Amino acid sequence: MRPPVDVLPPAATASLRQRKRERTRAALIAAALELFERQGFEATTIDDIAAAADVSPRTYFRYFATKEEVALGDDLGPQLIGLIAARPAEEPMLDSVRRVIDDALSLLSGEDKDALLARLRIVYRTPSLRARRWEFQLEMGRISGTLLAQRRGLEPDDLGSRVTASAVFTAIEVAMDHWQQHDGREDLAAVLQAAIAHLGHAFGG
Amino acid sequence: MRPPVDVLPPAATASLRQRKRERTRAALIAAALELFERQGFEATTIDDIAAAADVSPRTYFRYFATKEEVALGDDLGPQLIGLIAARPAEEPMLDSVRRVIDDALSLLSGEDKDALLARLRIVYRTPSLRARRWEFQLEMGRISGTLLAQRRGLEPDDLGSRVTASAVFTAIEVAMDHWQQHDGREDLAAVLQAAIAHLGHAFGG
DNA sequence: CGACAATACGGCAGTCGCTGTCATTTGTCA
DNA sequence: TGACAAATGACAGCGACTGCCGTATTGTCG
Repeated sequence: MRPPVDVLPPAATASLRQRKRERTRAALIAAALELFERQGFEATTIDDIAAAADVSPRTYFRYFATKEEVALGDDLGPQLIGLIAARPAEEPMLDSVRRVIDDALSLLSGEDKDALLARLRIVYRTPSLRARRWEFQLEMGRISGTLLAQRRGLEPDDLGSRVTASAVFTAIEVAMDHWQQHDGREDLAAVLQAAIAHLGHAFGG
Repeated sequence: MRPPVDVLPPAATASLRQRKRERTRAALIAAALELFERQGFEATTIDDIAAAADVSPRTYFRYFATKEEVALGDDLGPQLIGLIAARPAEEPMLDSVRRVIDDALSLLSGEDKDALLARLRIVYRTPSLRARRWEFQLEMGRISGTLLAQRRGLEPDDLGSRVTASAVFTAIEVAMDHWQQHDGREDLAAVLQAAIAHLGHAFGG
C-alpha cells in the first residue's frame, strides 16, 4: 500500500531525470497542500501552485490531470479490496474488514498519519473534493459488492451484497471524517473498528 | 415533498412574468435533459442548452447556478429527513425509514417515476454528477445522524449514530442505482424496502 | 392612461480549469 | 561527441462561470 506521501527513498540508483521528476512532483504536492491549507482549495489557482513550485502552469498538468488530484492523493481503496479479497472466503465479512484495517494501519508511521490528516482536513472542508472521495467509495462499494456476491454464489449485481459492501465502506468513510473532525486526537484504528462495530450493533435485530 | 418535475399547476393566478419564467425554466430543463440523454452530459455545452431553449447562455445562469444543477433536479433529501423527524421518537430507526419511503413514493405518479428514471439514468452515467448526488447523501447522513443521536440522548457528533444514519442513506442510494440499472422495470418501493431489509440481515450477528 | 420602478434579458469582457501543439532545453546512451 | 528521447515552457483555444451595463418588457401607482 502506497502511503499518502512519498516516504520511500527514490532508490538512489534512480537516474538524474527520475530524481528531478520526483523532486518536482514533491514540490508541487507540498506547494499545493500548503496553499490549500492556508487560503482554501477554491481560492488557490493552478498558477499559484505552479509559481510556488517554480514550474510553468503547463507542467503542473504533466504531473496531475486535475486540480483535485494533487489534493486527494493516491487512492488506497483498490489495495484495501485486494487485501479483503485475499482473506479466506468463509470468514465473515466484518471480520475480514477488521483484520485488513488493522494490518494496513500498522504499516503507517506517525508522519504518514500526520500527512493523511492534513489531506483529510482539506478534502472534507471542500465540497467538490468530498464529492470525489465519495465517488471512490461508491466504486469500492460496487467492486467489493460483486466480490461478496460471488463468494455467496449470487449474481454479480445482487442488491443485498452491494448494500452490505457499501455500508462497510460508508462506515469507513464516516470514521475517517470523524477522526479528522477531532483533529486526529483519537486513535485512527480504534475509530475505524468502532465504526465497523456500530454497523453490527445498529442493525442487529 | 416537491416531485422531480413540476406537476403543480403554477396557480393560474400567477403573474404573466411568473408564468413566462416558469416556461423558460421548463424549456431549459427539457432541452438540457434531452441533450444530456442524446449526446451525454460532458459533450453538451451550456451554449447548446441555451440555443435549444432559445435563450442566451447568460440567461441559463440566471436559472441554474451550474451545469450540474439542471441535471440533478430538486434535492428530495431534506424532505425525507423532515418526514423521518416527524415520526415518533420511540419507533425503531429502520421502521421509520420504511414508513417514510412508502408514504413518499405513494405520492409519485407514473409520470413522475419516468422523469425520475430519466434523471437517474443521466446522473449515474456521469461520474461528476454521481459524485454530487453522493455528496448530498453524505450531508443527509450527517444531519440525520445528529437527529438520531439527539433521540438517543448522545452528543450530536456521536460516531455510532452517524454510521447508522449514513448506512441507511447509502442503502437508499444503492437501491436507486440498482433500480435505474434495471431500467426501472422493478418496483421502486420494493427495491428500496429490500435494500433497507438487507441492512438488517447483513449485520444481524 | 401615462410615468416610474422592478424585473428579465442579451452582450461583452474577463477569470480559471484544462488541452493540443510546437519549439527549446536537458538528460541518456551508443 | 552526436543522435535520440524525455521534460519543459510558451502560446492559442475551449468551456464553465461571473460581473457589468444597456435595453426591453412588465407591474404599479397616481
